[in-house]
Amino acid sequence: MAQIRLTNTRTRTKEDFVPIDAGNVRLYLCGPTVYDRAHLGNARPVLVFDLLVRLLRHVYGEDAVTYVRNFTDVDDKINAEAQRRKAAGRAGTLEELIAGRSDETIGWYHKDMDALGALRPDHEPRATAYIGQMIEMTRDLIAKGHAYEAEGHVLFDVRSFPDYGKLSGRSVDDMIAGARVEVAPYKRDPMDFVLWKPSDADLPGWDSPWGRGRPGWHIECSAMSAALLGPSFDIHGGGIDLQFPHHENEIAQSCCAHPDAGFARVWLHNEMLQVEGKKMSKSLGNFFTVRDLLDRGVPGEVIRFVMLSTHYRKPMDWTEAKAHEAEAVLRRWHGLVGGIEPAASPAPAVVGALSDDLNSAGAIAALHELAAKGDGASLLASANMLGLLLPGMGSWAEAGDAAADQIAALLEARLAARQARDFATADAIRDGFAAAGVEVKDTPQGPKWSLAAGFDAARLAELAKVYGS
RNA sequence: GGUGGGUUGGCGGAGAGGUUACGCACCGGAUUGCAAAUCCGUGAAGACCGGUUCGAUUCCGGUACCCACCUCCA
Repeated sequence: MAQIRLTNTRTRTKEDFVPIDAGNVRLYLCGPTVYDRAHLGNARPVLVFDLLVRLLRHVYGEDAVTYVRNFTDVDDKINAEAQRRKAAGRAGTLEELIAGRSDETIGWYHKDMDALGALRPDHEPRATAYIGQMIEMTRDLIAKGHAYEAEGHVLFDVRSFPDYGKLSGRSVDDMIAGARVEVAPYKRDPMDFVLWKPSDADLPGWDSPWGRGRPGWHIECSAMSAALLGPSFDIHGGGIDLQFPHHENEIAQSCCAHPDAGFARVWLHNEMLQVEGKKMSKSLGNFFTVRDLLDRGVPGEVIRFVMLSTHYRKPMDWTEAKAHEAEAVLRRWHGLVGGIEPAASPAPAVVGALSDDLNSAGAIAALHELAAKGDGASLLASANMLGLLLPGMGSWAEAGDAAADQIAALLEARLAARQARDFATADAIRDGFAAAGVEVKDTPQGPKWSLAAGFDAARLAELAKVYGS
């Protein structure tokens, strides 16, 4: 059995991964707030965890992993969108419009992540389905002296938890010194954060011991992870931007509510995504969603490949050049494994690289070596472990029947021209293929073709009209 | 200001205290009507300064630059 090693943010070291229960390895990933389409950056933690889950299933068994990823559907932006719809005359109560907006967004999210080859988690809890548990946990924290009520809010008392700040390496005093937030007057300490806050009449709310209100963001994940995975589990992940305050606050809540449990053993944080060397932001105009890319014809498999070609703990730069390179590699590999059955198990070099703190770039290098050796069966089985070259995934790399017929006719015309030593016509067809994105290789067994990056069906059809009699 | 991360060949991007990463591109050869593809092969790196060491790109310290978080953006 391969020994998995993971960099634990909590200890800041790479550690041997030892599950609490090897028969049930439990993971929690902070999921999206479902107010809009997932942008490209949202895909990174999903793909990192997808890779981790595939590796854990390989090592511990298909049924030995429980993967939870939540949907945050209590949020101001969802409310705002629902209120906008109501103002625009949409039918239904505000609650129904909010649920409708969430349902719609979750549907998009599933479609987009499916397109990237990401496995659905075993549980995808929605925050609104766990309000009771959140209220209960909040009540418990008050009873244990870690939270207090003030002006309809319930606040967590950070001074009651000596380890507060340990995950992110900050002291409470440092944070106060650097804080740029205005401090609500009812807070005992500027760093105290909300567990429960009152809701206006025109916003969704739930009855609680502290009046009608709604949960704070951080308590959602603490309550849902406890409900589905128990008070202690193996791995908790998310983007590095969540390390503080979200994960810090989760630890404070969960460890104070369950003092002996220890909460998550290993914390995994992925670095951020950039676009052409810059942070992706609406103001820079380089903001785009996963759906934007898919609609532009960038296959999900290509997006996945590009994401996995950078180690998860390094900032990753999305560039057009990388997408093109990935597409070319995947086309070649699809051609190499066509009609081949996968080997019984992935190559040790690939499993080894992944086991070493999810070294996906190293694993891809090992795939290149398998491809260079022409070992299609091992390449296929190994690529599958990375969620690449999976059945049905390569349809983007295949030509339709019409294109295939046109190419066949053109190849025949070119052969005839060459035999007649009409090299001008033969070369014109060849140049036409290149312009249309069809790659032709002349082998001793005759010409072989495949589609290259930027295949253009319209140009091919035009070419066929001219030469393909 | 505080905290964390990064800086590897033309580009992307890993590992390892001493031996080829890998991919793309480039160059040479084979092949070809000429090409492409393919095959074979060559070259090319470790921000800067110091320290430890027989030996460091790899460990330690410092400097510079870049990035992120500290503001419910993954």
